[in-house]
Amino acid sequence: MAPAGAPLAKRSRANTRERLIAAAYEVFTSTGFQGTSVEDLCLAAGFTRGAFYSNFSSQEELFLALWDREARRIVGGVRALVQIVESGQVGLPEILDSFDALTPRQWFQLNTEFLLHALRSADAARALARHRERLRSELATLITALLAHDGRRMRAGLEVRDLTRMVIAAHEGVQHQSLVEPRRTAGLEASMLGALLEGCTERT
Amino acid sequence: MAPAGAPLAKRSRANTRERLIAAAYEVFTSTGFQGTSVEDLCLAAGFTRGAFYSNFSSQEELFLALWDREARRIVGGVRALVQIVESGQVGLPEILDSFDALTPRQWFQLNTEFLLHALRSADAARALARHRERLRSELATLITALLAHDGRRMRAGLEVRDLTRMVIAAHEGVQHQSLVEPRRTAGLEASMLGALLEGCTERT
DNA sequence: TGTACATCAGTGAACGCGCGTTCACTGATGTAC
DNA sequence: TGTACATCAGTGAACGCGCGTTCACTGATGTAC
Repeated sequence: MAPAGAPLAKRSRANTRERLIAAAYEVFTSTGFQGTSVEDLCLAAGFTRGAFYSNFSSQEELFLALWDREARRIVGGVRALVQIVESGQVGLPEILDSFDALTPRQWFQLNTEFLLHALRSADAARALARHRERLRSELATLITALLAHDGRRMRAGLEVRDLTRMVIAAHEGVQHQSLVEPRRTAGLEASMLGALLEGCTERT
Repeated sequence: MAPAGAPLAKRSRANTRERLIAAAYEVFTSTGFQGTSVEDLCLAAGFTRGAFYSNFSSQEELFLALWDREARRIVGGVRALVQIVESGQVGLPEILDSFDALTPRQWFQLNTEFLLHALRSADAARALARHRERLRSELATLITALLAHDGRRMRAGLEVRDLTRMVIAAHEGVQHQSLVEPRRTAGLEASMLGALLEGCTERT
């Protein structure tokens, strides 16, 4: 659907692509990638199927574009958090909240669909692996900064790299749980990170 | 496909259902629930589509039957592990191996598809919630037994129930990672559980 | 054990809808003078 | 600024395939005597 209120943008391929991608975000979230038809997307975006095929060669290409846009947004967001921590202004709790805001349930849903898709598409698998590497790298920097900020260091035998993977697993594991039981996971991630910190690091 | 070698079982609905479910396990794993057609399933099972519809009312019903079978198998497996630990014979590392063997990557894949499906189907959502409750309950018993076996207790302010949720999140988070990057997650779950134990419990 | 019949499971052809994909077209936008 | 033309984006009708679903049937299995 075109943004209400805002004046209709002029015809342009960029604008059409954008509207199709925005519609896909909604539609894929509610119907799933495999469960939606090109027609569904076009209805939601306010175009005909012809317009779709003049902008994307397939639904998969659109999914990749959408996923990629969101993935970049998240990596960028984490990079911004690093700046904030390095400037020394805030600590773990605030950062955790910001990180959660960066990765809403819709993203986890999309990303999970994308993961399943990637098991069958080499292109998607490559994109996913590259994204996760970047994200891990940003998160490692963020965690290093947080440890410095809180006056902690890794216990002997453990690297920040290991803790980073644990933090990611904890985050994704909790999101997985909260998709099924949204009410009962309040605070779970925070206490889990607390336990991981306790188990992996010590006061300087 | 009918089991080679073994003599063809007599015609019976139970047998046909069984073969269709077994085929679905393979096919759903490789093509996804939404990505496979009734025809695909029937080809793999060696039946015609008519046979399918005389046994299941829809592909969704088959998926539910398949998922339910596996879910029961896993809860049963965990229950068996509790017996083993309570008999005092083995500790954490062996149990962890057995638990991993119970939940192979295919199960995680199926379960993830099922989770996405459950977001759109009340029946599936109910089944999933019930399963997770049972699993949590068995795991809590298992963890209690393991703590006793290892001479540890929960730190003040933490319950076994909390640790159980953390263990599940860790397990699912690691499986999520290992679907994308199978080679790089070796040992991650073990060290994560170690850190969680360290962070949540103490020697008696 | 053999025969005649009843029941039941699976077959495969047929139907028709939904949907992906194409393409000749229309009318909006950009450009040159 | 206005006009004439070129280009380009999106339209919507048309095509045809794949697939879900049904159902009259066949032949396998079970039962009674």
